[in-house]
Amino acid sequence: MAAQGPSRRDRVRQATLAEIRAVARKLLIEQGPAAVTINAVAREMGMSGPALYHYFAGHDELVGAVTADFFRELTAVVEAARDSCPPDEHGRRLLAACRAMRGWAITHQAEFGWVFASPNTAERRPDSPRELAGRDFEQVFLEEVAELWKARPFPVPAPGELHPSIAEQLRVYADSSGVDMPVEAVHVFLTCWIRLYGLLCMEVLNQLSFAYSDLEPVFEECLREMIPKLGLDYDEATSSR
Amino acid sequence: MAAQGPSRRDRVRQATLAEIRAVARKLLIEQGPAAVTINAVAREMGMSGPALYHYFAGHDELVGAVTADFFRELTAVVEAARDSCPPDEHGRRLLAACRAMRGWAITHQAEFGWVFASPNTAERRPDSPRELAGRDFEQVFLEEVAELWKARPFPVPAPGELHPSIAEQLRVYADSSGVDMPVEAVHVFLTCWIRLYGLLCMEVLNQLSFAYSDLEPVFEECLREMIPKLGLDYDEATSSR
DNA sequence: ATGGTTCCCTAATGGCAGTAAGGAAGCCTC
DNA sequence: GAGGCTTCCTTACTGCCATTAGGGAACCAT
Repeated sequence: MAAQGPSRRDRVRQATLAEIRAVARKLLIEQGPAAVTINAVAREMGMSGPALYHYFAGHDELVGAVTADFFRELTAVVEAARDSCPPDEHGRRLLAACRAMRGWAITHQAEFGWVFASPNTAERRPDSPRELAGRDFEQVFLEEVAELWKARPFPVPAPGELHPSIAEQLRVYADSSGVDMPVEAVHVFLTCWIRLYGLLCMEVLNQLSFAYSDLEPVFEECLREMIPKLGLDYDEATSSR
Repeated sequence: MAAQGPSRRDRVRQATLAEIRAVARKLLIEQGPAAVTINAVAREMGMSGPALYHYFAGHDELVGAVTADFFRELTAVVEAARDSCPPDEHGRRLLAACRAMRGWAITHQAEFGWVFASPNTAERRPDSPRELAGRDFEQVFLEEVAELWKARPFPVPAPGELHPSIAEQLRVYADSSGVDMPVEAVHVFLTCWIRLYGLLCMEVLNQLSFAYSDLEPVFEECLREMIPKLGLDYDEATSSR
């Protein structure tokens, strides 16, 4: 007798779900975001359009699921890069994670761009898979910095030096994300995050092509500026020791 | 006899063009980017859909024209703010321009977000009105920094210290934009630009709402970090002297 | 076997971009 | 001022889209 696993029906369903998302991604890559339609995905699979409604409540949900996939894949890539460095070398781990993020972004421009400017940029419920996966992704960096903070605290603004409004907002955020750092350290982290992620955002949305054709050295310089803010040494973190 | 101005026909046509763009903007603000369709705009004006094709070659061109309008309006607002400060106080002028940019961005979130994630983020010809207006906008900041450089050069990396690839890319850019600064100074400018504009980009695309609800103080802090890079004093530039 | 569940289909609605063809109105020249 | 050209706008149409409704077939548990 077979092990009491998921039923055959369940397995087929999961396979279909996976195929739908794979086809959606293929269409995105090959023909752009606008080509990711319920009908086109179904057609590509040899199904009728309405059949897909047994798997996704509508176009928005499909878009959200695909976006969540991208976040999960990106998270895995970044975690793998991070874990290719020893657990105590936080500088190297962070740099590896950041570079892996950009590496994925430029080798998967369609996917990364989709994350920022997906068809439904607006109405997002905070409990959607998309948002959960997005927070998980960001959490990878946050936790690595928290580890760093625990092992070797970096310089932060003195309590009270922070703008009161920022301090209050970050208190809420730190509570909700359950990270164990003072808000001042969270602020330093987010400042770095905004610069890195913002640079990628602009790169991928073609907002910098008027001046740059290759932003790799700009990104690297951004890292070089970021690393000392976390009390780390760029050369040390870059060299293989 | 009337002055030899544009013919009546021309005037009517210009008025219709203006109304189309105004209605498109109204739809964007009231119902989001997806509501800006040829048909909806025409309906709102009491016209049939196909009639709009006498004014715009297609949906993409309409989108581009509206985007160009936004850039032009933003440019005017930023220029006005800049010119409200004396011509020789470059620090105050720059700060005023930056704050005006964010002010417009948050009071016109729909429009500013549209600039980044308009329906046709992809294929953009460099001679489209959208691109021209976009470069004019960015030029406002570039030129103010160039003035500053002429009046009181700020510290820049030594020649050769810059990554060769960046130097080469910026040489091309500096030539094409006809600005009279060494590439090292252009690099400092673009570094600042990327931070400011990137922050706004992320804010407006809702990429930071997981942590922040009000980014005004974050933006202000960004300015505070930026200003010394241009050899200016934040307090001096902020105070009214 | 049977009854419910799941899956998928066709049909249909209404909206979209864009094309085609024709009518009316303005304008310009002879 | 009469024809003729241009411009503007219309309706009709194609083919796409999202989504809903309803029905048939396969599957599964009892």
